Amino acid sequence: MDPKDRGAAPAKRNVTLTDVARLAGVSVATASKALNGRDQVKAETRARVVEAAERLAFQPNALARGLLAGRTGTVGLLTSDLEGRFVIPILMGAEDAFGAGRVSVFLCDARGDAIREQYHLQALLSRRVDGLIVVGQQTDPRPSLGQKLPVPVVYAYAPSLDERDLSITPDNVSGGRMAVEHLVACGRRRIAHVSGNPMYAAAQDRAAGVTVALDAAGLELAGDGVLFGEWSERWGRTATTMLLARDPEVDAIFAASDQIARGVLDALREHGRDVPGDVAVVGFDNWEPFALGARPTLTSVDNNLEALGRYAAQRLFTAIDGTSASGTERMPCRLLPRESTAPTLG
Amino acid sequence: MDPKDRGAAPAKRNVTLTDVARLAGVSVATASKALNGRDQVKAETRARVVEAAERLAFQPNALARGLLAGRTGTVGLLTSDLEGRFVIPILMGAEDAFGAGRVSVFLCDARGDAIREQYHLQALLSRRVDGLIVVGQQTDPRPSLGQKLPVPVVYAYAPSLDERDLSITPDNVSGGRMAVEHLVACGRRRIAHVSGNPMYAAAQDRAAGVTVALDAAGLELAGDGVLFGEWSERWGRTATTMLLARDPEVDAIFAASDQIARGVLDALREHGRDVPGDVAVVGFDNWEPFALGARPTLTSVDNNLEALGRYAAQRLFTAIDGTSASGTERMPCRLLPRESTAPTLG
DNA sequence: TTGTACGCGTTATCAC
DNA sequence: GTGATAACGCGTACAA
Repeated sequence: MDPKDRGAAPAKRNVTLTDVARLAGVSVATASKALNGRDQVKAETRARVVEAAERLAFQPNALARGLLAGRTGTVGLLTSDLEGRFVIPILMGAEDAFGAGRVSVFLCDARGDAIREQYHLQALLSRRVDGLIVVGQQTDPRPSLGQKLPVPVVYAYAPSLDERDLSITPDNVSGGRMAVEHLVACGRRRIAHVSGNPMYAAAQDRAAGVTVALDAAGLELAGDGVLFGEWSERWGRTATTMLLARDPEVDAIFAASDQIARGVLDALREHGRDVPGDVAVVGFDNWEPFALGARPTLTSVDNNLEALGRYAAQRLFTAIDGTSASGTERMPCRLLPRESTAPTLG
Repeated sequence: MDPKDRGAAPAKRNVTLTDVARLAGVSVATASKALNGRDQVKAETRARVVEAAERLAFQPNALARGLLAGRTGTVGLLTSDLEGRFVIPILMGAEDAFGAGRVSVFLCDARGDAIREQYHLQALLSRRVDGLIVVGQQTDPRPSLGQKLPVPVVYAYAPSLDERDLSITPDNVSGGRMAVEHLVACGRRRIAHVSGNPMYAAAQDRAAGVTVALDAAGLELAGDGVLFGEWSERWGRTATTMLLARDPEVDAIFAASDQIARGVLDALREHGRDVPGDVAVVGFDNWEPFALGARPTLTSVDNNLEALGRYAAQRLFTAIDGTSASGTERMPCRLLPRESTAPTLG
């Protein structure tokens, strides 16, 4: 089949600068200058060229441009986040920072497979991305892509194991601290912590923040230590039942995820405890479908992923522009108070 | 600053085919043939070239290649799906279909804004993507991008309003039908339907499927018609309370989303109804955090988004290769039975 | 079997 | 103020 005429789509040859120049009656060089705002071109000529470009719906070929400039205006987002819960806000933040349309983002999902990650990495490099953002699925440190890459890399969410890399990760310690400080400020004294799988850095970090805040308030953790388990509603229910048996006087529970918190709320209701009247509950992640659907709506710690993505993109930009950096930076979380921690009246 | 030496990253100039040719002691043309498997090259020469390429870690410049070939091996995924619940499985399916690494995907989020969509569209076209997949945030038909685009387009999830476009959308009608057929097969007779916002095509289509299945079974819808409301847990609770007042004998509820179903389960428990003993419940979407976290676990209709994405990508590929198509194709759903509809014993 | 030369579309440099 | 020309890196006719 004639390549100019494939199927129903009138896939005519893309219009080039040469076409525009011809229609405007100038050389390609002049046309280029006119369209790019160079000031060595007569106003009237520029107008003619611009009009021709519009008439032909001219779109400069970014490939040719990139080939010449050595910059493509593209960035690779390499993720292992199967659900997309983390990568999407980061993508949005990155798009914001880059300025819509100026930079385009290649999104690749390695699905937790190192081989596939390497494969995608090669593809991205051969497409000459200007930089890379690597997004992990947890906040546990991950292996570095190495120091030999021809483009700058920023690790987001999951930091790199190599301190020579630049990583941006949520500050889970301060997140845990904020949750407990909030509960203390609401007048709670017997505060328990139900967490997820203790192998996760996020679980350990949030628990560390809890300890800091309790120490500062001169309180002991209720329930005989952190209740580690798994990141599920089921565990939230089970843990709460155990907790109420061990320590019936508990008046607040900080859950290390919103899913766990939902289980906690369920179990509390089942055991006849009023929330927030008898027990206040705080979750983590601010995953809105869970937090807003809860009854009562769930106070939660938001780890500001969109801001994190925006910031990661900014850092990548400055690295692309020549100023590289390294180390792990922690982004603050933010507490969103809702009904589940309304202060006790009187 | 010297562009060859920016920051700590040893961002040496990318190695080109010329470098490889020089090291191997051949011309670029020969090197090109050797690496691309052309058969007009002596085996020994090829070996020398391949080795040189490996030594230098040569990565062919995809930009130059694309410029020459008129094909870039890139595809644009244009979405308006703020949460990423739909776009991520579609992206994964598309990556599968394309074959990891052979095609890279630009992901752009228009955030429901037509201006931003147009902006991203221009950027994608100027990057000379070979094709586009447009993913809507609902299954309601959306405006077409038009017939004048230089590349083929496939609309996924939300079909295009223009029948000249090719659209792939879940078959919500049959999904609704499957849910009710399953309930009937489980021995239920008084089946109600709690749905979301009636302005959504998904709500209307699923309800239509319900009607089909009930008619076929010779049953009437319980609860005095479909209970339309909003796509929230809250509405699931409210609607269930209303429903039990209107029709206490109801023995099954089909909820048009898993979130609604969660509200339904909550309210049923509160009113002392056992699930599935007294009432069976089916959700929609198979959103696993909700469906598997529910107590009992929730039977749900999965609209097979990953398969939809894979299929959309395949269709896009054949369109890129010249065979364009049009019309709206509906992809079947799949019912995943879980505890909430265990058949009544005896 | 290998090498030379051209073109893809654009921008920058240098004549005019 | 404008235009010819050379690059960017690669693939491919064509010539050797």
